[in-house]
Amino acid sequence: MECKEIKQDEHKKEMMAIQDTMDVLQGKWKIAILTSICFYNKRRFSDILNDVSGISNKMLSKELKELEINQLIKRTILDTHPVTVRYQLTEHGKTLRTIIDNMTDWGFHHRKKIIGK
Amino acid sequence: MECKEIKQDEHKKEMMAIQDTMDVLQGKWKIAILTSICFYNKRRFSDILNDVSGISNKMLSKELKELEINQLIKRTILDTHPVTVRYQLTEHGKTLRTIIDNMTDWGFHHRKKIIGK
DNA sequence: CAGAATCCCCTTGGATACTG
DNA sequence: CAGTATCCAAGGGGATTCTG
Repeated sequence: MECKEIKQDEHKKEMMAIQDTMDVLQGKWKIAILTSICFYNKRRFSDILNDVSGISNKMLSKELKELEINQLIKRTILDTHPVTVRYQLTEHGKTLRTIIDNMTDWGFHHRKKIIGK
Repeated sequence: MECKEIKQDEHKKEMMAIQDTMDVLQGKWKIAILTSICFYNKRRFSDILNDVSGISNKMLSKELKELEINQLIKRTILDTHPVTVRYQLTEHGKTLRTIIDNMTDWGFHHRKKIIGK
């Protein structure tokens, strides 16, 4: 019936939205990297390398590039010796904060429920 | 200073929580699959195959297994001919609803901001 | 319908070494 | 410090076919 089909269409739109989000956030490390930058506000390459346990510099470099292309983070080369680079969230990137916070909360919740016991 | 170190530790905990969440939700399709099941409440294998555009039955099968192991979804074999299988979120899986909704919203937002124009 | 099984390509991503 | 370059292995994942 008409009502059902409209519902179907709405879900399709939502499925597409999810896919759009996933396109940007995909990759083993993207969320973790964003989280690091988000929590500390400004973060340098080597800091992130430390925050995200297990990541290699090659992967970090690659993921940062993609995040920059998607306009979620901003890269600034600082005039120091040796060179340091500062990463920050863009205004658009900051809109991910809600998702990051929710995922953090859920991680705690999940650990309590499943892992921790 | 002490204050700073405490802050550092808190962030480490949060980074760990994010990693825990990502461990469970990782994979190209997991979120999309959960979204499909979540929106429709009950969903059959072939339905999900249709909802998640691009996924193959092999991948769907694999991801569903992992989601079941992580206790996010429940699998029920229905007594029909031919056999159909119903997937639903568990109570624990339903706690992901917030994240799913946020990601849906963000997808719309992102499309408006970046993709659509 | 709901998968399991095969085949096979191509990406992901780790380890290591090197550069400005 | 912030990457780049290279090598290489594991497995992610598509297409197709088969089964109960």
